[in-house]
Amino acid sequence: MTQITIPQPRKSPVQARSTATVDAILEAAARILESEGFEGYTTNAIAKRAGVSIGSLYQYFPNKDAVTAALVMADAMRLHDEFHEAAEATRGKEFRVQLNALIDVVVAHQLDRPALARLIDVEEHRLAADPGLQAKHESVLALIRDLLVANKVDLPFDLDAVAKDLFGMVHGMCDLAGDYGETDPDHLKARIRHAVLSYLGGQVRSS
Amino acid sequence: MTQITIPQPRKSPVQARSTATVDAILEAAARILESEGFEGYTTNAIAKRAGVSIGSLYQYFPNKDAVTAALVMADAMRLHDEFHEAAEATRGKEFRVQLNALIDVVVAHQLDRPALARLIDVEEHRLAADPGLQAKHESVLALIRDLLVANKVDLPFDLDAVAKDLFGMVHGMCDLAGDYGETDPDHLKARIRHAVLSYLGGQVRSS
DNA sequence: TTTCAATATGAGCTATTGCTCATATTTTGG
DNA sequence: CCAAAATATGAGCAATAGCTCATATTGAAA
Repeated sequence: MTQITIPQPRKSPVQARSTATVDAILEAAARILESEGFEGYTTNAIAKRAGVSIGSLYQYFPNKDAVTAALVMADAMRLHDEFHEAAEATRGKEFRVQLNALIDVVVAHQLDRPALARLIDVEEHRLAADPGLQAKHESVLALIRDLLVANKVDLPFDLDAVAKDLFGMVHGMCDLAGDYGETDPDHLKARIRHAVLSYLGGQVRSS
Repeated sequence: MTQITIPQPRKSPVQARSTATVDAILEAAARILESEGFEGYTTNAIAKRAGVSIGSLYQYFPNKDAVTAALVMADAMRLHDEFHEAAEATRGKEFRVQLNALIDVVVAHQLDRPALARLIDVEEHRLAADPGLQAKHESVLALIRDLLVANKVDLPFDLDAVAKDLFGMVHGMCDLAGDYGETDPDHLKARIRHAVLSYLGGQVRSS
C-alpha cells in the first residue's frame, strides 16, 4: 500500500468569492464521482463542471488527492454531526428510541447517494493516513459505545467490538440493499432495527 | 454511470503455455490491486509483474476492463464454489451447523485479502452489467434463501430480503473488522454467528 | 482614485496511459 | 523435418492525465 501524504491547502480562501469556488469544486467532484466513477474523475473535469478554471482549482488544492481528501472529510463530518445531533435529540429517551434515531441517520446517509458513498469509502481507505478522518470515525464509534455502556448492555464481547459490529452490519445491509435497488427505505429500516435489536438481545428493555 | 461493455477474449488459450500466461496476468493484476490500489493498476504494470510482454496481455484481453472483469469473475466464482461446497458438506446437518459453515466461508474469503476484496467490490459495481457475475451472486443468495426455506424460517420479512440482509451484515462486519486490523478471526466469527443467529431469532432450533 | 493583495484564467508542458503492429519465436500435426 | 498455427515481443503512437505559470481581473483598504 503506497503511502500518501496530503499537503495542506495552498491558500485559504478569505473572500466570499473564493469560498464559493472551493464549495463549487467539492460539489462538482462529488457529482462526477457519482455519475462517472473514477473514470471521469479528473481535475480538469472537476474544474469544468464546477464552472471554474483549472488554475483556480490548483490555487486552493495542492493536488488531486487534496480535493478527494476534502471531499471525504466533508462526508465524514456530515455523518459525524448528524450522528451527534440525533444522539442529542434523543438524550434520556428510551434506549430503543435512541438506537432508532441513530439507525435512521446512517440509513439516510448511505441511501442518499449510494454510488457516491461507496466510492468515498474506497478513497477513505486510500487516504486513511489522515488523522482528522480517523478521529471522526473513532468519535462515531465512541458515541455508540457510550450509548451501550449507559444502557448497561452486557454481552460476551467487549463493547468496542460490539459498536464496530453494529456500525458495520448496518453499513453492509444498506450497501446490499442499494445494490439491489431496494426502493422502500422503511422496509429496510425495519429489518435493520430488527438486526440491531436482536444482536443486542435481551439487553434492550424499556427504561 | 457510464455504461461499460466487456468484449469477449480476443483469443482463447489452447496450449498450456498460454493458459499459464493468462493465469500469470490475473495473479499479477490481483497483486498489484492489492499492493498499489488503482494507482499502480496499469496494463503495463500488470504485464511486467506477470513477467509477460504487454503484447501478450492484449492477445488474450481486448482491453483493460476485460482483465478486471476476468479477475472479478474469478473471485465471484471462488466464493460461489466454496459456498456450495460448504452447503454440500453440511447437507442434512443441524441448521446451526450449516449456517456456521457458510459464515466460515464468507469470513475466510473476506479476511483472506481484505484490501483486494474491497477494490474488487468497487470494480464489481462498475462492471455490474456482466450477466455472468449477477448470476453468481443470485446463486449465492438463492442458496441462503433455500436454506432458510428448508428450515422453515418464519420472519415478518420476505426471505429474499432476509438472505440479502444476512449476506450484507456479514460482509459489513468483516469489512470493518478488517479496517481496524482485528487479528483474531475466531472472535470475529463468534460475533458474526451471534449476529446471524439472533437475527433469525427463535427460528434456529435443533432439528 | 489609487494601490496592492486576492482571485481567476487557460494555453500548454511533461509524464503516463491504454493499446497496436510488425516481427520473432515456439509448438504442433503430418 | 517442415510448414502453418499459436504464442510472444516491445518500440512507440495517440490520447489524456496532472499540473504550472505568466497574465488578467476583481475587491478592498487608504
